[in-house]
Amino acid sequence: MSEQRQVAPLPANDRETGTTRDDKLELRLWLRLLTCSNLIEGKVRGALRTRFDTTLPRFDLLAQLDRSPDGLTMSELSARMMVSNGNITGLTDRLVEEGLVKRTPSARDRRSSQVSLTAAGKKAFDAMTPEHELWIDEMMAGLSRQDMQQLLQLLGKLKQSVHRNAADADKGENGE
Amino acid sequence: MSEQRQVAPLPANDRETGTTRDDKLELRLWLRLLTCSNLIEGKVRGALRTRFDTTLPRFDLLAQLDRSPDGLTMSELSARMMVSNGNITGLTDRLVEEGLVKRTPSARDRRSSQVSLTAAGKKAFDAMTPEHELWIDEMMAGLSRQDMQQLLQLLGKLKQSVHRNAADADKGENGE
DNA sequence: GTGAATTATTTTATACTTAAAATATAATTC
DNA sequence: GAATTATATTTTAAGTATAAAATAATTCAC
Repeated sequence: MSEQRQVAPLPANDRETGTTRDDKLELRLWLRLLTCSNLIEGKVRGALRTRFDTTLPRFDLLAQLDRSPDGLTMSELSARMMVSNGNITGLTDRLVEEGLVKRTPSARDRRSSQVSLTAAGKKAFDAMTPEHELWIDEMMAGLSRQDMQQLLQLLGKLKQSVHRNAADADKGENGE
Repeated sequence: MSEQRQVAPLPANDRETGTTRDDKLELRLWLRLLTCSNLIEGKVRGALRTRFDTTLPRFDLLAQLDRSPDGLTMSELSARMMVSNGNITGLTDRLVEEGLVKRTPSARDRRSSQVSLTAAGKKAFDAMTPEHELWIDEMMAGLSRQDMQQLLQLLGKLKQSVHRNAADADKGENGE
């Protein structure tokens, strides 16, 4: 706090240095991050719909399962997708209904079950993923290899920072 | 498509250079971006609820209006918040009901109206925004000033890239 | 080993979100 | 100026999302 100016608020552009001022840098960073995220998410969502008549959350769930051939529990899915547990219930129900996913009751723990891809689910996912990758590649085509490396590194740092400096219950993670 | 290995799949870590391989760099970047976004969003959402008993979309709408003292049309709100127009209708309805926002029919165009903060809305927003800013600052405390500048710049580049290289209907933007 | 905590999941109620269709008004074209 | 086209918003139907309460099964402590 207290980046307050003493005198009159300066314009956000400093004529002396030609650089942008640091005022509320964190907030601007967060908004830009959100914009990028929304932008990409929107494109992917639209493309998934027009090309494969499916939705982003479904695709995400399939992607998680594809990475874990042995299946995942509902809680694991919830943690990795960073959504509430109740959400996973409904999402899984729909995918089971579509025949893309199956629930296998756990042998040792009668509370939980492993969720995994069916053959049809695997097939559907494999049909989508190359195009999905292409969309992402296209959207990032304006960045150099080095830009991406650097961005990846800085976002890693941000992720750590958020984890450390927001002392409350953390859900699990995504994969990145 | 066809990033398939011919032979045995290499480890993602290149022993020669000590650097991480570039394989699917775009995808990893996207996933990490999404993780950061979800992480921050989750914290803010939770904090808004516990501290002010409100939600992120409501806060966002108020924030947009706060930046535009003359008010915004539904379409402008939709573009800036990067959500569907139908979404704004419901959100605005709820905020009107809470007395934080008002609709003023446009004089020249009977289809549209200006949405703006009521006195109560302005007051409520002003009460929330300092804390909100603090949360963001805290979460980013692990980044140096320079990290943030660089991140902001790279995300700007990414934003441009997405706009250019995804030839379909674009919505408007956020502010950053 | 019984009761208290813990964990895994589902249910509930409500809010948010989208895409697409519908409505209503405005602008353009001929 | 009537017909077409475009724009601004709302409605609709379905899906996604949350937080909190409810269920059910496991584990821990005694």
